[in-house]
Amino acid sequence: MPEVKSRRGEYTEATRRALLDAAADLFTERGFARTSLDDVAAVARVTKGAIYHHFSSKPGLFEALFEELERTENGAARAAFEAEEDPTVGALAALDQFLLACSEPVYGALVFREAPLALGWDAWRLCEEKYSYALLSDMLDAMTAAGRIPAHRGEALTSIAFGMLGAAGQLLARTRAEDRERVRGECRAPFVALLAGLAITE
Amino acid sequence: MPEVKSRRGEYTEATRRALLDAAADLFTERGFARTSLDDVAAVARVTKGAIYHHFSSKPGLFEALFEELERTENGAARAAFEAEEDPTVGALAALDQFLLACSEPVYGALVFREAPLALGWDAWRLCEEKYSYALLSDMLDAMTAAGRIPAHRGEALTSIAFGMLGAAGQLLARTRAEDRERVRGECRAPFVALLAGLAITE
DNA sequence: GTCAGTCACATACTCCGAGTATGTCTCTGA
DNA sequence: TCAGAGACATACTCGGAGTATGTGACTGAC
Repeated sequence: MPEVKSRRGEYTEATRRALLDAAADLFTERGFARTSLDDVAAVARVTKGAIYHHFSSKPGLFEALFEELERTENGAARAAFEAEEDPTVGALAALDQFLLACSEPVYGALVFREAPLALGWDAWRLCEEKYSYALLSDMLDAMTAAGRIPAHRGEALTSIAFGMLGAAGQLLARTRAEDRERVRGECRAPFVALLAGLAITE
Repeated sequence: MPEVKSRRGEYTEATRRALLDAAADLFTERGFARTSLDDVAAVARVTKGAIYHHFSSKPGLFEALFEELERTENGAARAAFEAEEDPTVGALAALDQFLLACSEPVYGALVFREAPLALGWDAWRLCEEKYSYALLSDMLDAMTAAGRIPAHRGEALTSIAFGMLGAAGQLLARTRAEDRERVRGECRAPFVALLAGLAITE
């Protein structure tokens, strides 16, 4: 039976949240490299000891943030994909959801701008294997199965399409709020064109 | 009249070269973040003082390397583009030249894998404004002028296509030598598809 | 009720590496 | 020949990540 968490447990969860929130703010504004752990601790009104109690390292803190963001945002994109019968339609729906998420100030900035700098390319890719990269791969598989994409595509298409997503995410993350809607539209075009081109390239 | 450089000048140019070569090796193998300037100096058989005499900082050293690489490799790609009459044919020729350059062990690893980590996204983009990014932009302009691409494209297409180049470059940089030729072929397909898709998307 | 043990941090430290300040030797030009 | 500058080497500072240790609060066993 799920007994209420002890008072102690509540408090520690509160500081963990405070640390994640502070890190999200600072990493988004100043960037990962230019924020020290002392800064994060100060904003969360604790000390560095608290950080190393809850997280393994500075990249570890970032990764926890990353996981949290991807779990919700990428889940929404996957839901948008799976809601559609046609994989191409679903992929474009997921793309729209993705572009929308990147328009929100934190997601794109952290997951596609800061993450490679904070974790390095390999670790980043490894993290993404569970989220955006996996979703992209699944969508391409579904489109292949539906005959919308040449059957014998290699790993390159997935990597390159993922690069497109990253570029779009970064672009939106640095776009002023008033221009984001227009830029989202412009970002959509290359993906549509790519799918159209793949459909006629056998 | 271009008098011979003094003995002094020859020596200093030699150490500068040794530093750049050592940095190229270490940055390629261990990565920018995991190599200290003392390491670079040791391989070049000098000390850190020599580095700061020739370069402004650690990113400054990297940037000098970057410029040197792009000057030659990107020049070849641009030449390949300009040698063709048809802009689409020229763009694909430049792409092939680019993919070939990224198959060589240093170029792709430094310019597309390490550079964003070493310089940060903004500074990297600023450096690339003179080279790959500029070439890409010029090629898209030429194709637009030739009616191969919708006229009112925004900045997004350039950014996203540049993201594709980066992804392809990184992929080739981490591909084993024996697989590179096959992967180059796979990398070509998405670009061809994109251009084909843009041509029919008005 | 108390006491051992553990959790959730705070405090105080180490260590590494980028950047700086300064010294030294050599070459050059007046 | 001597003043100056160029080309480094040496010795330092300093910031920040990571570590070791201390401490108070809570909890669970007896």
